[in-house]
Amino acid sequence: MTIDKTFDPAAIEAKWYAHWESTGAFRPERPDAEPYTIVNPPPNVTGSLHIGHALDNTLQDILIRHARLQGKDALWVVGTDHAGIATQMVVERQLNARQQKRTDFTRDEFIAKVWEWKEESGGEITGQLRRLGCSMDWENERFTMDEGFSKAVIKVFVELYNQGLLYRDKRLVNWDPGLKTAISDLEVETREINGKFWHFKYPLEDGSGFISVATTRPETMLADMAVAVNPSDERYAHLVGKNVRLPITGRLIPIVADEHADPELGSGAVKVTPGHDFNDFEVGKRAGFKASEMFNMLDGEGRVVQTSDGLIPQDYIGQYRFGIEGEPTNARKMVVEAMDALGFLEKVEDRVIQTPFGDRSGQVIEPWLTDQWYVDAETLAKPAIEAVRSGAIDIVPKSWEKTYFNWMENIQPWCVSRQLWWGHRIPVWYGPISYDDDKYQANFTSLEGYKIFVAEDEAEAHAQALEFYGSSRPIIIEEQPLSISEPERLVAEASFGKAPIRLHRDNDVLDTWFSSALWPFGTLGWPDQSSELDRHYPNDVLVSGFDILFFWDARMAMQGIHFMKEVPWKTLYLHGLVRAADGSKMSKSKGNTVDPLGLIDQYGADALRFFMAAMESQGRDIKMDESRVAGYRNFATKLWNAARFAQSNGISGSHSISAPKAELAVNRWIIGEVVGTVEKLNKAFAEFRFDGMADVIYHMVFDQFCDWYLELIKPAFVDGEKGEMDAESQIVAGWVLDQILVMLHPFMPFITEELWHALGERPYDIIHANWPEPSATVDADAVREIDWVIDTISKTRSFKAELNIPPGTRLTANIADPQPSTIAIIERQAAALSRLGRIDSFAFAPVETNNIAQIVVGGDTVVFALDGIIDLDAERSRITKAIEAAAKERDALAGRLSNAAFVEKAKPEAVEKARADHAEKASEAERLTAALARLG
RNA sequence: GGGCGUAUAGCUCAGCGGUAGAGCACUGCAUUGACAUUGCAGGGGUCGCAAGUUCAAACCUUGCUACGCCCA
Repeated sequence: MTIDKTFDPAAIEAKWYAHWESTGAFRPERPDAEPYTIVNPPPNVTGSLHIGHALDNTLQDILIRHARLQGKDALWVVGTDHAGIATQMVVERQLNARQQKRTDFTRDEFIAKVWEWKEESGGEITGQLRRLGCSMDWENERFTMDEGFSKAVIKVFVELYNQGLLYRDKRLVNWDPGLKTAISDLEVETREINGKFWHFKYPLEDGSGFISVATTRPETMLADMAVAVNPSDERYAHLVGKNVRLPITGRLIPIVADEHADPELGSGAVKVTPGHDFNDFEVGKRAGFKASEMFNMLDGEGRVVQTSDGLIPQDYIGQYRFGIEGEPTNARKMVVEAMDALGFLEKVEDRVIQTPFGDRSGQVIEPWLTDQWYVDAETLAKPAIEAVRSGAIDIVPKSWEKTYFNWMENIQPWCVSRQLWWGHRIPVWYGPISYDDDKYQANFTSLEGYKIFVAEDEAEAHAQALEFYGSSRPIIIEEQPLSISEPERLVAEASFGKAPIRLHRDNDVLDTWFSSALWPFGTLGWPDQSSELDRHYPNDVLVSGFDILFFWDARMAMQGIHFMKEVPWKTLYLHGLVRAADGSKMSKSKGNTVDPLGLIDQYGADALRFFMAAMESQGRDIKMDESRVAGYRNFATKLWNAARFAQSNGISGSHSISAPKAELAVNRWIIGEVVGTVEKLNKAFAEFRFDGMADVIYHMVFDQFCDWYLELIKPAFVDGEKGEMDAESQIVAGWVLDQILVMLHPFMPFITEELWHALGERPYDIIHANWPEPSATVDADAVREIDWVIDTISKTRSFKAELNIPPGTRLTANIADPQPSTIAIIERQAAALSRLGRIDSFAFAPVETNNIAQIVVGGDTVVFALDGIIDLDAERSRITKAIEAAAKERDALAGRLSNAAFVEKAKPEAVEKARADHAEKASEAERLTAALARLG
């Protein structure tokens, strides 16, 4: 197959991807091979490929393709995440566009709509990952809500509950009034906003005066339960134990002593609202309030509701907590105005306030007192910390360990329940604490009065209930307690003569990260014991952005170790973010995102991938630099043209895996270069230095192979006729090109597969080729010979350019005192020296003229007679510069060697090298000085 | 407030004890012959600042400055 003149990435990308996928190339049967496993961070099913995915997946694909080339049973697990909030929001937005809302439907109806959306529009990103060339195991594509995975999620919930590591608790949560769900600490983003600091006077109950408090949240005074002062604060010591008559509500609240009050801040006294502030919650507990007694004054959307003491004036009820668009007034405004009118507003200051926002909704988070499910993260974190300390998990780069430890050691209980419909529904059923009490039909804001059944399915919940309640009454599991149809109830009562016991299931779903934490084993069949699970757990590497270290990586470590008794992966590789060209974070709202698919369209997937690898150095973010992507497209074109050149010179794919026998120095030299490249590449792979890998292979292809090797073996044109390439070079070049293609394949899969096949009939695709073994050796004689040739040609070109001698000018060279080895080299390399150096011949005698240009190569002075074309002044200054350069190095080395301390204390090899370098530089300077003298 | 990272050529980045490199950009030259998405040659850096350790520091230590991120 003749290689096309132009390299068109788009044409080959689609072709080879389809070929690989349809032939099952991504997961060949290799039952006896060493397994190698990576699980892909499941992208949101709503997602589309952004530049960060391109980086993350390119790195993984490089590792997987490399392992596959090494003959391993390489498995790259792929799937998508149901992404609870994100997906529910997408579908809700669609409904809104049709003037509908989620609550127009039953839960089941809505969930059916989400599934429908998922089938139709979900998973766009999986097609985009294919465009990037990712060689995932699509045949076993997973979804975090597929049947098997859901089973794993439920099992984990039940087991953690039974082990006491998961519990229901009433405490303050981060409540997102926009999404109307609890979220975890990690989903809260603290931002600084310009706010105000209101100073209020609270009258003492006994009428003896006032106590001043300052607050950034005046509206919450409707639920104040105390005023706190610091116990060491003498100004207030006499007030502790007295009561305050709270304005507006008239509630009587105590003045308490608590360390939380900062004497330096404001008046030193603070209002305490345990139901709407995390610090105040703790103060309230210390003051003796039970969580169940703490006042709640807001509903799920942030509107005022009556507190349990009924003291909030009616006109406040239903007001939003603070200003929202389109609302004429709000609780904050009303409270401030009322306090002002009462003469209790002392002053208002401007102040920068640390304010929590929901990372998805952008709403101000409200600390809200609810019952939620929590995972005892502290207990689970301990072995996960130990795993990193012991080296069972190797975090690369190591600098992230400290961040990991710091977070894990201070980890808080993880709130895992979400008030959403889309997700893994919590497998908990509630029933009456006893069958005489049916108050359980009230809302579920309290634990009291309910019996909890945690079970893997309804049947088991039923069985547990039967055991608990006995069989004297029927037990009915209801979707909603009040929705039971009358006929059913009649039937039940008719049958048993008594009212049934009603259970109903928890309405909430689990945090999406609760399920994705199980990805490394849930995707391999767990809880069933499969051979896949056996072989591929622990995974080898996890590649992720550091931004999900806590969200995902740490939780995988915790769950994996807890349930599998082994770490989920041996190495955790963390990479940075891809930033915009100016270094700012890319975001849709800023409009500075770069679409990886656009880059693929423009430069090809191979170029984008190579860019990602080349830019990925450890511990640093990547700044987008499109010119470099273009540069790597040029690199691919270069390779393409090199292959065309090879093809037109009778070079084809090699039949040999080991290096062919070679006599010619140039061939022995390039074989050595391949060996060196493989060794360097292997080292870079072992160290996860993606930039190093890219650098090594780039220079091998561009410099050694294209710029020198192909030029050196290129047949000459004689009388306008192109000569034949010698057979040995054809064979060696074919082998070298094959090694290059294989080594480059993980980085540039498409072009390498195309050229692999274009260059010959192959028994297998390159995706299944063999990674080169550095079995051949570097031939020192060949290196010396080719170095001499390259150096001579380079220096000849160089002096011509500097002396304004047209590069095409053909010259003869004289070496008056050649080393014997040089004569032999020149004999063997005459053709190359002529073609590339434009040196027609060498004479081993002094030249007759003083109009000369001279270069020093190795230990030889090569002299070119240039009567009529040389500018001697220019040559003098050129040589003078060269002398200066050589002398400078010589003198520096001499200085070092004359320092007794250096010779005595430095490593012997450093001294040895300094001596050798000094001798070389001294000789070079000497020869150049002699050359200058010859010019007269 | 605590922690982490970064500061090297105009730009984007390697190098992390033996005296500075790459890509892009720039300058000059070249070209029937794989490749203008090219080739050859070249210019360009007191490696943020200061002190210390060392025979030797861009690299190690300390401090400072600037920028970025994370946690509170």
